[in-house]
Amino acid sequence: MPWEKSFDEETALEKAMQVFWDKGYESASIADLIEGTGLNRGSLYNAFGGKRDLFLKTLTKYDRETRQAWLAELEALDDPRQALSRFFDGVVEQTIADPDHKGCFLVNTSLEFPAHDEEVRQFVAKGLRELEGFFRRCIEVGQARGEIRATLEPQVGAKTLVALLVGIRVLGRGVGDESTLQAVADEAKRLID
Amino acid sequence: MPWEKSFDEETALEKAMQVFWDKGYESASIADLIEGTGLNRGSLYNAFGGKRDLFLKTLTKYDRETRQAWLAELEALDDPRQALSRFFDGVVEQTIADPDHKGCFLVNTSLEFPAHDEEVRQFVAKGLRELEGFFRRCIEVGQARGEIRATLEPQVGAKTLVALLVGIRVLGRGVGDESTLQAVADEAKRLID
DNA sequence: AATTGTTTAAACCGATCGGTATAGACTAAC
DNA sequence: GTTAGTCTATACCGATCGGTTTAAACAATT
Repeated sequence: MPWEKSFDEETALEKAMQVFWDKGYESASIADLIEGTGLNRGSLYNAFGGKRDLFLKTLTKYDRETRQAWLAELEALDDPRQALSRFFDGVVEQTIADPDHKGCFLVNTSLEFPAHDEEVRQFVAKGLRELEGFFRRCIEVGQARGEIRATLEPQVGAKTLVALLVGIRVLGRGVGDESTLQAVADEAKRLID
Repeated sequence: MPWEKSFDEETALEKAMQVFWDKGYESASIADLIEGTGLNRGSLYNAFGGKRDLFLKTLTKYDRETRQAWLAELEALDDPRQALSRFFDGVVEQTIADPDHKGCFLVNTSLEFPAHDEEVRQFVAKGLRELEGFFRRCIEVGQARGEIRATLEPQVGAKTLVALLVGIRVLGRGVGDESTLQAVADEAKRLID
């Protein structure tokens, strides 16, 4: 019998994610992925299939471990105002804390894949739809408790918060300094007052 | 003496812009540009230089003819509320009217060029900075006339409006339907009330 | 030691990349 | 008609693209 795998598939996936996240799909070459993951060509193709397969795996990993995990944590607070506040402060903090200014992998992907790849588009759309749902629930619950102004239509407010998040993430990627991002985040929080 | 140029340089530039706008810089191949512009390889290189030169020319053209021209027109209204209202309604209208969902060339570029190309980054940053300046002036003048709520800090409000624009443009590119974009635009207009 | 299947490195594939060069065909001014 | 310069089409360049294959090195089981 052969030996067991000598490299950690999850670690390699994490490294590959960083490459795609930073450079995008098109600009990330196989050579970049090999260098980034540390494994060689053969192992990479054997473990993850082609470039697109690997990309989808990293995108799924990001969505699960970053977006879903975070939203679940905030939802567990059972405190809509706190949840929204921490969300936007956290986004700004993450955005400026990253020296590479990679932004949000999902948002980046939403712009890079226009209409070509329907599967990827659907995946990103689902992520943003669930984010919108999170915002809507926050608003609804907060209004029921009288903590959020009742004049805000939950659906409209949720969509606006999504747009603001996308704005922060895109501006944070290259253009836009810390004060800008924080100003937008503050205004997002003020939206519910 | 030779004859004058047989193709219209401005028209070719317009076509090339459509290609870059739709596919982005990396994904647009020389073959795409040749097909899009209608001219052949030699003429293209002779008239515009390499791929990056051509890209910068199209980006400059877009910025001048679309962003600058529109803002100047709105500024000439001398009616801040009207200007902001028309701006966001116009953005939504343009976004959904384009069957290719190309979004905004400047915004798209801001995400595709992370840190690699400093010149491009600066160009995009300048465009968004001037947009922010337009918003700020609208708010300031509107406040001086008592048409916009005085509690809104002009600088913060302007940055937020920029973020909302970016959000609309990015969401409108693939994810996000018309109702979403209009909801965000309406909320942007409500920000100044 | 023989076997088995995974590791690695590297050669290799056709295709495409951005960019250049060449060779005529063409239209103007001389 | 000669000449100058721009058009078109196409061949060509080296490099890189994503992806496959090959073969040797290797470790664990038998």
